[in-house]
Amino acid sequence: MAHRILVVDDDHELRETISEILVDAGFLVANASSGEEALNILAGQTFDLVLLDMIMPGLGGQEILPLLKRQAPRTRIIMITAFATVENAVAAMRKGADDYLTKPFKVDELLTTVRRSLEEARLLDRGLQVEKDSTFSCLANSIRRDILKLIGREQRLRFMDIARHLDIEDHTKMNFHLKMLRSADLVSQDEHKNYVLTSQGARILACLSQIAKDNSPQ
Amino acid sequence: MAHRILVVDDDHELRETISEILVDAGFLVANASSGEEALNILAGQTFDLVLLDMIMPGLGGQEILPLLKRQAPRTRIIMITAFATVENAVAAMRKGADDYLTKPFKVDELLTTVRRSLEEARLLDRGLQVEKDSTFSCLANSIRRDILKLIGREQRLRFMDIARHLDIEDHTKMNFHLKMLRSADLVSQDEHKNYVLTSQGARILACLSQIAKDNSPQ
DNA sequence: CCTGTCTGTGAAGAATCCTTCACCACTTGT
DNA sequence: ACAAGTGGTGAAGGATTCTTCACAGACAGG
Repeated sequence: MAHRILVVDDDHELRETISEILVDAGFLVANASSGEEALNILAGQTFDLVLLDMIMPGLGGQEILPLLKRQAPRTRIIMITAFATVENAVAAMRKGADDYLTKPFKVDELLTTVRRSLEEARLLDRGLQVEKDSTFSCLANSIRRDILKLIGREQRLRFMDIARHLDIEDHTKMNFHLKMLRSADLVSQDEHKNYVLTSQGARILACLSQIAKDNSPQ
Repeated sequence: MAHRILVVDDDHELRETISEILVDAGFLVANASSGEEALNILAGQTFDLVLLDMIMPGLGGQEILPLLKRQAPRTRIIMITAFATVENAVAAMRKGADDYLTKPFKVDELLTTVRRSLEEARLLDRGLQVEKDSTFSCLANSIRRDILKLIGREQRLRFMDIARHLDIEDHTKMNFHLKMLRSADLVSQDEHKNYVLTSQGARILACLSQIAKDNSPQ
């Protein structure tokens, strides 16, 4: 699915140039000629990335940036500045921009900056997802669900007690599953090495029993 | 974990003999000398299997059986009858016994019957679990979660529309995941081959978004 | 001190799960 | 009729996950 990009610039000609380059590169592009218009458009739909001119009549990039970040925190923002100065760059980044371009820029420069920024976003998203993935893949295994239920019932249990309760002879197998549960932050160990549920683990367990309950009347 | 077995017989000597055999075979054994005592014990703890003499003074096996089945439906019950008659066997099975032994029996006979019955219970339990396992292993994969969420949002979708929405080029890959979702009974197809959520799928989706919500504020 | 139990690690292989490819029948539009 | 798109199967290989085995430090009890 093509990425959606919003170009915000009061300079009509530059805006059109940028749009054309991006459209040719296969992106879905929308234009805004002022900060106010940009905010309106962003209220109605989401974009993956916004190219934002720092200096515009009315609301400039500097002013919109924090508003924009609050409204759509996951949208990437690339500032466009007239001059490459350290102050400009620092100011932009500090306000929440993810990258910046200095005018004038070449076609390649624009595209690589945009693509790199989108790629970073993707990696970041995936990073956030890792947590959820590990949660669900933990639940995929019935041994781990049993461990979770057991700890939920008994509150706190030693390693070998879990093994005995669940009739698991090979303790390294247990260890494997416990490690997964720990890394998914569903269980943890207290100061005496007892295994206990984390708050996340308790929530999941509630959810789990809810699903099981729904299921049982066939 | 060793299986727990309750031996119910008014004949003291036979009871002790059976107990000894079972204990030696590694089971955890408890004794009851009457039907009433058996019911008392069963009220306090659960057993994997009950060996029940058909004919006893007071409450006999015939009378206890239905009570016992209601109180602990997952406990296996083996009736002990004095004579091997078709009537005895049929009567016992019809009332809910899982197997039966005829007096007198050899050590091996007792043990194989007990072990076979426990094994059957295990398989039966696993059969019940299959449903839940497929549900959770479906959720383990992020593509399938995405499909579920997408269908939840759009209500009904054609095969290729799902592929396009999720930017999946290889439709056979999609098919693989859809097949898993179907076999877990989380999605199904309506008369026009649109994919829709099943009621189970809708429940799971609600659960899923609940977990995601809990997760997001880190 | 020695022995046994507890709680681990790391590596190798088995079992599952996922992706990809080649192919096919069916519908739809032209 | 024929091309393009849809929805599907089966088999092969790659990637992950799970189990098992060999080993080892810590610690408690005799």
